[in-house]
Amino acid sequence: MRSKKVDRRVKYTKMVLKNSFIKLLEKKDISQITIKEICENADINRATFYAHYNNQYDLMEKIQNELLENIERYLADYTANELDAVPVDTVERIFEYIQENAQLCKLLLSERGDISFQKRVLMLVYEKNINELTRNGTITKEDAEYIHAFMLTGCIGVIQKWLNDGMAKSPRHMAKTIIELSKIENS
Amino acid sequence: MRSKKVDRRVKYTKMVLKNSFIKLLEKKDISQITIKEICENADINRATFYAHYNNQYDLMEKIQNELLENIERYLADYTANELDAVPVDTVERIFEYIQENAQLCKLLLSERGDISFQKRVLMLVYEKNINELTRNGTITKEDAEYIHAFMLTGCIGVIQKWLNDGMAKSPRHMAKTIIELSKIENS
DNA sequence: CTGTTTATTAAACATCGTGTTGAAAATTAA
DNA sequence: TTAATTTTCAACACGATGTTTAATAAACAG
Repeated sequence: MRSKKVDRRVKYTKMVLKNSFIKLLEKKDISQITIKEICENADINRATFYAHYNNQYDLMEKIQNELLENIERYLADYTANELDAVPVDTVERIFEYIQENAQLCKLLLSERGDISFQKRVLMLVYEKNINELTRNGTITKEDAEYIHAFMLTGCIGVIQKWLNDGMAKSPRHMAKTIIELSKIENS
Repeated sequence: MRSKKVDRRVKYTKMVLKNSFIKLLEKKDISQITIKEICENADINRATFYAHYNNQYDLMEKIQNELLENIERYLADYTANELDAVPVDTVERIFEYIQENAQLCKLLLSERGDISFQKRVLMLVYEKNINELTRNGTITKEDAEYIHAFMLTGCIGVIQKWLNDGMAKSPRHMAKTIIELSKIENS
């Protein structure tokens, strides 16, 4: 897949830069995080930062893409092993993954995070389930799109609340809740 | 309510600064809008900007608060006149207001906007209707909160889609759609 | 209309982050 | 060990920031 000839130095540089950036993101908004700051905390020369990223937002995008890829791989591993995958199980896996990477997910999915990224995460699930929605001929395509928008963003709100509440409920319980909330629309 | 002794000069300054800022917001993200830029477009001295606002984000917050106050006043005027207000009508009024202020709303409610503000807008409606949700004893308080989160953010998604689609459907139709989507949960 | 108050302006200032550069030093891979 | 690559260091010009002063302009109350 990917050429694995990555210099150890590059690996290290990217790692500490990412960690430093995330640590700063917990304290303040991305807009007021300076590149100088990121580099000082990471003990990396500023010129080296520019060798890899254009700015904070570029770094953020790379981190987001990485997370998305991980979730996709996580889901792919699962569906490959268990062939009788049920929607509830898929959603449960998503919640499990979020729970395991709570620190980063809380930042990226929080109310401060950016909405378009959050939708990308949810799309992973819905792309596989959206067809069921329009299968009933009773709903027009336009209505279906609004229902889709409603459910997608609705799920994001549920996930945010779950994260803010310290993930008290189990992934299984959350999966059932979300499935239930999304399902009823078909009636 | 408020002392109306506002100097005309201050009024003008704030107006042109706001307009300049909004015009810039249509082109780029708030994080890459400079104060110098805002002032140059508005033909206002930079020192004057600092006499009223701390930075772009402060200005943004003031604009958001103003919009929220306007919506509240808009709704208050309505419910004061017509005593037999129905939920559908209230929601319809919201959509009407958004339609009338589409330029600004599209910016503040878009995917680039910040989520917490969007929720504040929706709270205006739900605060008056949320009680009905928990009235049926069948739902636990915890579940009700998740349903609430789901519906709140779900509505935001619908509004965003509506704005992005050029507000093709009528406010009335959108109000019905949202009420329908939110209502079913009670069953 | 007039005198007083208040807001805006212009200019200057130190400060800081930015993005880039070229050569030296350090580390890696082979 | 050697050659290639990456990181570092120092320096640079540049532009935005936030603050301050005195001068100017406009609004206000009477």
